[in-house]
Amino acid sequence: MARELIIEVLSEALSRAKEAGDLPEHVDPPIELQTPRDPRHGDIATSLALVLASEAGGAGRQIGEKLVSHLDLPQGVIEKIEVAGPGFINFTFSPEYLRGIVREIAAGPAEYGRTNEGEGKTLLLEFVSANPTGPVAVVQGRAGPLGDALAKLLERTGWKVSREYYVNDATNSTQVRRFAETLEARYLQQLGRGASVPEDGYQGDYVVEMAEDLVKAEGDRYLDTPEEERLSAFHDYSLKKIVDGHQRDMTAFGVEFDNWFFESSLHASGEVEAAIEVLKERGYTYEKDGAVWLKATDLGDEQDQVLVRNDGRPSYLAGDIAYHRNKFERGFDRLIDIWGPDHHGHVRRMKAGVQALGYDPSRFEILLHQIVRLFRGSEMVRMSKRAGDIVQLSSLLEDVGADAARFFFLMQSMESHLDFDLELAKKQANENPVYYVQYAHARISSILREAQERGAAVPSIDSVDFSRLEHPDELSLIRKLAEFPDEVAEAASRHEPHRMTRYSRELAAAFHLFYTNCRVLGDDGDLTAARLTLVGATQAVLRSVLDIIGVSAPETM
RNA sequence: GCGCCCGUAGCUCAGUUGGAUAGAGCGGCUGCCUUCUAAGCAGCGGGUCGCAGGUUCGAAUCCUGCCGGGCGUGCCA
Repeated sequence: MARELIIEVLSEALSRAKEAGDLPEHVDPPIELQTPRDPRHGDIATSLALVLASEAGGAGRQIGEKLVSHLDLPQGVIEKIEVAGPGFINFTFSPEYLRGIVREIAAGPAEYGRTNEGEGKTLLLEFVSANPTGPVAVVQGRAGPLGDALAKLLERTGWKVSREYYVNDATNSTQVRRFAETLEARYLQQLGRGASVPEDGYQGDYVVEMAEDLVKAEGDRYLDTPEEERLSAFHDYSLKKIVDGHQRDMTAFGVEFDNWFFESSLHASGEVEAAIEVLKERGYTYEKDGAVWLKATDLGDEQDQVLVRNDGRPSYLAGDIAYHRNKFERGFDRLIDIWGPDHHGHVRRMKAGVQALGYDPSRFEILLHQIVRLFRGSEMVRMSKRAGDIVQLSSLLEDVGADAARFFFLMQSMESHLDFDLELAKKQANENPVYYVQYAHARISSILREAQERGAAVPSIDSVDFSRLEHPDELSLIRKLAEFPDEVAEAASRHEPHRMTRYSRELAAAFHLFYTNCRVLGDDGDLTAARLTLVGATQAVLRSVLDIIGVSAPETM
């Protein structure tokens, strides 16, 4: 790859400059490259000379000139090297090198942009994991495309990724019991019995609907069942309904999981007790007020945390610690969780828990995404399961479609609040940026269809005269294609999938410009062949990007 | 109170680990379809990068202090 080559060559030039006495021996800054935003500054630039100037003294430009005089670049990659501004060294790719990229993509469209940074190491990515006390809300749904796109990015950079959804269904947890009690109250109300939803129960209409279904399916047979038995039956009933719904929502959103992990299995297998036992043995627990506590303050948390309540039930944290112990025990090299903003306070104690278990905390990362604020026009919609005014992910998908929703969710960095205007998203569906990108793909498909009909389909690589690609808009399209591998690597290593939506728009823009100014199908057979190959390469990269984002690549629009 | 996130064009947001003249989309105005899809392209207009200091060759980016918005701070999950 060109970047690695340039870094190597610069590093050699640096050594030679030192040998020649042009630079002092002791300076050894890291060599960093950047892509200038102004095309006149070339394709790749480095501020190495500026850094050297501040470390060793002297003028940036002079040091730049000296470095360049020691540069020994192989033929064919770089057309022009220039020292500019305060001392930047700018490299401009040669057309031959750029044309080689088109050849490379055409030769292996599916492999282009794949790297092996992960070296086949295994990684468990847990995301969404909405509580089984109601449908998936929009906020929680935000993690779907984030996790899915991140998984694809990591896979393309050599990681072996498993995707997992955690279901907090522990029967002895407070929220699960509260939900069953709410359903019970709604059930009794359906059958004309006096009953009221508990103080801290779930006010949402979806529980009423669930009670209606329950009456339809089971009639009044639970009216006189003993309380505990009834609650247990209602829990089983609602859990299945709700988890089925979560699975449907994820499928509708194009997000697939390798595994749905149930917290209840940890309690049943004794793993929760076992995890607490490990913490005790390692000296990270104590008893106070009848409860067992984790010494989280020893590990960076602000306060200690309860592991076992004074009534003997393990806390949510205890279950989650057991869960993460289970993840490590399954042999994953690394763990990544994506959590919603409401779990923010849980991060420190969870990391403390993992450390207390004795695992290397650097193998465990928690990514937090921020809230989604929904608007209807200018009015903000409140979202709280308990308050009942919940905007479900499924209704958003029905409203704006999965493609638009995914693109919108991935347009912003995850740590940024996301304002989503339902009316606007629906009304302006045709102006959504997702269509801009998809339209580029549809145009490409159209060209390739037309070419086929004219008997001029994409030619075999060896017969193509790539030197015919010389138009500035052709070359800038190729430049954009050339950035793809680095974009993927950056987005993956920095866990920033939103970079891909930005790249997709830039690539689409480069293509639309090319399309406007360069006619593909014409009388000049060699030119047509070269351009068809370029169009095919663009389609391949566009498909890869859309695959990562999880947005469809339509043949027609 | 404490902790985290955010504050960049009228609106919604990018900004490549500190670089060169701060960008995109939407909205506004003006051009471009007998030729592969005009859901496109080109142009115009739009900015005290929340405020004030500091660090240095260089700050939207790093540090400190303020101001504003959001979230968290349960023996809930």
